[in-house]
Amino acid sequence: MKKEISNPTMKDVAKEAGVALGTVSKVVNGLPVGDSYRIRVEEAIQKLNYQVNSYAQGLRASKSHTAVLLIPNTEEPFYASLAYHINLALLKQNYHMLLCSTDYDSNAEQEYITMARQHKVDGIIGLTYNPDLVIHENIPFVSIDRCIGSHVPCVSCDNFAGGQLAAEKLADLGCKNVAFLRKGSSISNEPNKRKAGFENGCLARGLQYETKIMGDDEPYEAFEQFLESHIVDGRLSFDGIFCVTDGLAYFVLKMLRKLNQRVPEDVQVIGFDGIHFFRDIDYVCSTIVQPIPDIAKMCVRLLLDETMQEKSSLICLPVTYAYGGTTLKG
Amino acid sequence: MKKEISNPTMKDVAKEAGVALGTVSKVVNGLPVGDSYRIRVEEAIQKLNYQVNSYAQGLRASKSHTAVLLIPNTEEPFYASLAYHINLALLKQNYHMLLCSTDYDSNAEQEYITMARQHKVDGIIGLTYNPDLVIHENIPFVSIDRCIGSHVPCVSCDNFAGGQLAAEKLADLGCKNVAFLRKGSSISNEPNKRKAGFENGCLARGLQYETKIMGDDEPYEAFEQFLESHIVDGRLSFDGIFCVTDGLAYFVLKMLRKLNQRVPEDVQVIGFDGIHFFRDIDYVCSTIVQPIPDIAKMCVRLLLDETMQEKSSLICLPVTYAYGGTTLKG
DNA sequence: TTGTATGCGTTATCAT
DNA sequence: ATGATAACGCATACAA
Repeated sequence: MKKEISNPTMKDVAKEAGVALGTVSKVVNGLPVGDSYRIRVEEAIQKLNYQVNSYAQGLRASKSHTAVLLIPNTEEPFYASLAYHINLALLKQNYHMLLCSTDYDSNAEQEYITMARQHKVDGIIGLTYNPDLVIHENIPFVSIDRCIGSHVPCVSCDNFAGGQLAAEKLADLGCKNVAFLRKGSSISNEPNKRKAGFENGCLARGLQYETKIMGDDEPYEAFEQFLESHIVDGRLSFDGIFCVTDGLAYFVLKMLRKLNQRVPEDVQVIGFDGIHFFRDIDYVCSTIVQPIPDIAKMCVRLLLDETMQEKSSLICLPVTYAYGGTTLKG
Repeated sequence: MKKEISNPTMKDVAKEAGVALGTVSKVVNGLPVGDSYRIRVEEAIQKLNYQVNSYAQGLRASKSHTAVLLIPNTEEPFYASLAYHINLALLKQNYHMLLCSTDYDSNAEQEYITMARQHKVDGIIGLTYNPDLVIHENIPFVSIDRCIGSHVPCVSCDNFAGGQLAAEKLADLGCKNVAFLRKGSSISNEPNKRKAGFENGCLARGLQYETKIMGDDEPYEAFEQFLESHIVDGRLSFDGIFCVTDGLAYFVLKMLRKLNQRVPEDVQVIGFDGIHFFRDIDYVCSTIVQPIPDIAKMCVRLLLDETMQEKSSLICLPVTYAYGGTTLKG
């Protein structure tokens, strides 16, 4: 009666094959076994449709071949792409990935870390916002876009260089008076360096610039008022805008259209992230491209490769500029 | 030496609290225990920072509180949103979600099912394409957008009604001669009903229509040739286009722009899915909206609620029309 | 080389 | 109400 519902175990296989339990285990794990035995065991496995129980394996090995990904959601394109590439990189190493959408909730972030410990996962990759996040020392953690502590490696793109690059591009393309737009996250994280890099680049190239930083809770529409207030005689006083993300650039482009400003003739726009919808080869806008597949691979490597554990605590991967129709063609 | 690295176990807690193992277990699981014992155990748990080992739990209960999501990727917006909402729905039920990006690969889809069995997951939610997918009877499976067999419940939006709705909308908005565009997936799945629904709607409303179905491997650009060939004296012979997905609509809109056709004045476009980028409230285009959160919830409910197991094998959730700037305002 | 016995951490049964 | 013990399925050290 019982066996009807429960799956076959190694014991069942052993009985079926007429060998001992240990022999089956060896066959399953590819350890040397006499050929005649191996064949009988393999036949029994086929016949019973046996599958190892990874919970028993995990219990014994106290290793689960599983990692947790902490990420706000998979709806915003940058997160979605990151989740995809991390998932692939982990699967390639035969690791499974537990997805935990945190929705920017600090409590959720902390709870999922507790959950991860209970699940005895081998590591956590987290793009988190909780400023007080407690990370247990005995579970490997790789942070994305935010430095958490010296014992937690952080991976991000080179945000500062990205900001510089945006300024240089705008300068190269003839801009004289530019703006930096960003929605402010109160927490200190790596993407914040985009502003500093941009300012640095503007200064180096003698570009006039103005920055506008909105609060987290202010609506995107507030940017519209800002832009509107800089229109004199129907003409925007900026000839270039650097938006902290492609998402913001998407909004800004819509607003500029509404304000009858031509892009890129009147004003050029550069975003950040390198988003393209529907896996299109076209970008949403001209943009500073994050190397998302490389970031993903680096996170996984850092997490799983013991020898990398002691390495530098912040790894910045190079960014590139991509033309996306909202700047003049170089 | 050993205890330095391994986490504390119930035994350690019992020793620390000076009680028996079983007592600790009861406290952890909220079973009745004498108050004085409970307090001592709770203190010990705090002190040792004890966490239950879910692998041992899983081994004993042969239940993992984990489900697998099989999905092509999390980069395409529809999949991304589905993954997010399913993740939330599962987490709300205290279930964990193993994400498996299949990349449309039939072998991968099958392998992940095997993996799922080894992991003794409690169920699988799958949006799959493998026509020969073998689904083991003894693991609950819920399919999205494709009917696999009578023992596998399928959840999708009402694709046929969506097609009808698109035709009706175009008719209401004054179209006389419309087109249906789709990239053909060779497999038979629910979204294919959009075409039939659309044709049905066109016939009911006396709308002239033409359909163009590209092969899976043909490039999107082939649509451009199709459209171009229907331009006479600079004017497109269609005044309405129904695209099988918002992704296709996105491309078509770009092409129409290139062909100097004004949207929605010259030609109106309706897509399908209800995608909005960057969690924007704006849609990519006027579209038939799939109730993604409801689909997600229904999948989870079907998977976890035993009483629903025997229910109907195809559940169609209602769609709605949303204005997205590519049709005339009703 | 093959077989046996033990323990991983938890829960549930059964005496106490 | 509490405490000892067996069992879940697997891997391995050790004995044959």
